[in-house]
Amino acid sequence: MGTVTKALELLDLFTREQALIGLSELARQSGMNKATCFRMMTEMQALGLVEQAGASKAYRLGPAVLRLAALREAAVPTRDAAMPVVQALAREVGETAHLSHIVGTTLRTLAFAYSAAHGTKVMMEDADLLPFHATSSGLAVMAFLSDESVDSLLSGPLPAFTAVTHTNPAQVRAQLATIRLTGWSETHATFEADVRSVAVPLFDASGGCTGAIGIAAPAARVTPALHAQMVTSLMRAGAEITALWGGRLPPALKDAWTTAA
Amino acid sequence: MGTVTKALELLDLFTREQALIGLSELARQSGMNKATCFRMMTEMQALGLVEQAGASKAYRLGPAVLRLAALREAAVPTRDAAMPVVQALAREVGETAHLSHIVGTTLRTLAFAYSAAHGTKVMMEDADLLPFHATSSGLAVMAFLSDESVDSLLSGPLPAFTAVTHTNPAQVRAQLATIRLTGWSETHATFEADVRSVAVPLFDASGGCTGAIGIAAPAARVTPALHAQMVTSLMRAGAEITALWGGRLPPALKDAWTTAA
DNA sequence: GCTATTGGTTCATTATATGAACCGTTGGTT
DNA sequence: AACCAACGGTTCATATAATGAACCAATAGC
Repeated sequence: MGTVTKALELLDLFTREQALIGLSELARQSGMNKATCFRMMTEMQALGLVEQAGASKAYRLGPAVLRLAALREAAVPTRDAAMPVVQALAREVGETAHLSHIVGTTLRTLAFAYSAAHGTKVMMEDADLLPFHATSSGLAVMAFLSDESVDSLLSGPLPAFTAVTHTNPAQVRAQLATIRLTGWSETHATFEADVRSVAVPLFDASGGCTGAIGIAAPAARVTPALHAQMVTSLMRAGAEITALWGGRLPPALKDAWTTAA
Repeated sequence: MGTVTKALELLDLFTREQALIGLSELARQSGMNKATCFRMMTEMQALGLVEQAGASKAYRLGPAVLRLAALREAAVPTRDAAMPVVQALAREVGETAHLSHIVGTTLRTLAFAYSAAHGTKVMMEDADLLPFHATSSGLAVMAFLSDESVDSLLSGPLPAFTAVTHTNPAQVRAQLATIRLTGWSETHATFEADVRSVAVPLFDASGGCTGAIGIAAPAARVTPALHAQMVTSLMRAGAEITALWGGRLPPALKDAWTTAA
């Protein structure tokens, strides 16, 4: 494996829950030698990619990543463009809205917005990495990827997050055809217990599906009426963001969404 | 030099004006071998740090940087926290406002906001890297760094951007004492012709000065009244952002700002 | 059809990354 | 106080990964 890859895998260990990581912990979690970690972190620190937080010697992400992200957003508006739509969606439906996009071969959280409508809501801080087979967003994206991509995504073992997670690739694949027809996906507690969520795919200027937007709600609160609203609101939001990203909906999907509305 | 550093230097070539860079160009500008560039870019592409834009084979920054920036902002709110203040400042003064922060040993643009008050305004898109010796923000920051830091920042050759840029370290250093007394810095066309700008330093939870906020206006428009308003508005904005960043103003600066107001 | 440039590839050479063992320090336990 | 374990950081012989000159195939300009 290349050295650069190893260094960036180190960066990938940082999450919202684990914003501060010490040297030994870094070595343990990455499986790399402590000395190796140290040299890499020192190097990345010199470049501002990571920094050592105040008194503690633990590392956290540094200011240099902000510059890179600002440049990316200037070149390809993704997050900033979609953010208002995500917020409006959460407000409109009264539940947690959630935007994700493909990074490499993973689906990652890009943004989320809470609603103030209820005291209880589905929290999203912890969901950095979204498993394709167990989330509505993952299913929505997979339904619009090539067969080969789906094959490779489902080739590894599919971990069970709850008792009802589909861990059989065939079970997962069976849902995709339906999603292609209806234009939206759905999961019942397959990732987190007591959570129902609905999602639709998003497309960018490349022509491919590169993300998804979804809504997650406590299962008990999802009445048929709310469910229907989630679907229609998502279709509108999905069309909006796809337009903002310079993408175009596949004709079949466009039909499904317009006839549903 | 470490391999990781080289790879990240490659990333540093991307700017707002140069968002798309081809392989050969990358090799030329970095001074590295084309094969080396190729391997590094391939590796970084696999991680989503860069991607190849659509039809062209040229590279641009990838979606992975957004994730890192989102995590950084979640851990240490910097840009998102300060952004509203920057926008309010631009609106209030009617000129371009500009936020910068230290990354490694450089001062980089973090955000900026334009005012709609005038047809002409100072554009900021191109100012990614701010020279310490030739910008008001750079001077403001240097005035509150340690002597050793200032020494190393002024040790290299100081390029002249206009006919009036101070290229003598002594000239530059002479201004710092005044800035420490008044609490704000000023430049007249030392970076861009016909531009006058004023800036104040910003402090974060580390206790040190880690950035600056400034206003840039066409020189012809800077009346004594506008100049006075720039200074007072900046002091307020500087205090606000420093508070948002969890920092505290040095007592001397706090005095200077409060007696001025 | 010539030339120059592009992105990408190869493989012997060499420089760089690696990791077991080692410090000195810190913080908790007995 | 004595002990122990874990911490961040350092060393140096070894081994692995990076390197770069030369080479493709493809494209664009003339």
